[in-house]
Amino acid sequence: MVPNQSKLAFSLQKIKDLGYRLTPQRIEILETIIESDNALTVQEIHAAIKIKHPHVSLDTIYRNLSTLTEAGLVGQINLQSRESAKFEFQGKHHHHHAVCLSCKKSFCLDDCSVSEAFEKQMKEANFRPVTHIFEVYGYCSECQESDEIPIQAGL
Amino acid sequence: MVPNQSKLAFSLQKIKDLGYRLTPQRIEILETIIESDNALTVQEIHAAIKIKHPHVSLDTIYRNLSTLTEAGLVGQINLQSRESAKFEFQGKHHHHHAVCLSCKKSFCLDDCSVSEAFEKQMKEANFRPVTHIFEVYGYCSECQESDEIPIQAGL
DNA sequence: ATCGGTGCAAACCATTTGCACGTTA
DNA sequence: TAACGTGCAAATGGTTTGCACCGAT
Repeated sequence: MVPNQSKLAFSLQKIKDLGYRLTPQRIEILETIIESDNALTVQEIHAAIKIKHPHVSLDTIYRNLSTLTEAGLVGQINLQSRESAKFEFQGKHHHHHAVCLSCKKSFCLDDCSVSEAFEKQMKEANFRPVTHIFEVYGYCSECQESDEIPIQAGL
Repeated sequence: MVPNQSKLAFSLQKIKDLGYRLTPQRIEILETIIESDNALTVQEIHAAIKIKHPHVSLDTIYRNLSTLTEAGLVGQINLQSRESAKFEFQGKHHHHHAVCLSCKKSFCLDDCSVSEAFEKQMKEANFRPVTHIFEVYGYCSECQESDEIPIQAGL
């Protein structure tokens, strides 16, 4: 497991390399995401940062999240619902997530082997793939135990 | 291939069975989606219906799309971008799509075999899957020929 | 000294909602 | 005739944008 310090160092370097500037806000956002065990919503990131730096605005979070995503340092989770979209630090290891419909936590899946089955079809159709998304939605072990599984609005 | 008439009949029955009412608007929307070769945006559906029935409002499209999705008769495509989300008739055959980043058309992929690799992980983590999403983004054969491939904002 | 980044406030805009009326079952 | 569904208009709210100032390089 790569320690958080090296993740940060790597990120700062990448930001520089891409010609972006290193602002305190940007670094703070990055640190917040790296330190967090779970993926965070925009609001959660904002809240976390406001504790130390009350002046940082929500716009800045949005703008930086977008910048950091472009830079490939941050990835978005829970594409299904706009309300509970979350962001996590993007390691180099390509992977996907399982998202709990009850507690909204996300769980990393080991690898990505989804493409294999589709490679052939892509070639046949002469479709040139660039990216893909894959996410599983369901109920995590905790939520299966504790709650009755709630009725979900049309997913 | 199931003819459109039988798709419609099946759909109307299902709507009844679920206790929803059969309104002209609802039927019209359903027909529009069934007749279309491609998946349609909300706006496109609205436009198509307004030709025959100018009074049908956009709200009704939204409300019915939501109802029909709950009923499992309609599925959403292109989850990545909220602007170009599209809807198609949901056959019984579970499948996914490839979406062209240039022309925004969507192409059906044969089957869904993505889950296999993840089944084991799910069991181990005691995560109970309910649904999943999978979509490929790239460039279709036409767009590869005709255009220079445009620069895409951070996907 | 630039020009990118930030904060503030205002704009945006797709989608949702309240309400009264029309329709289905 | 009792809900449900629709149309209209207004509200909503997360996200984006314009602008002037600040600060990293």
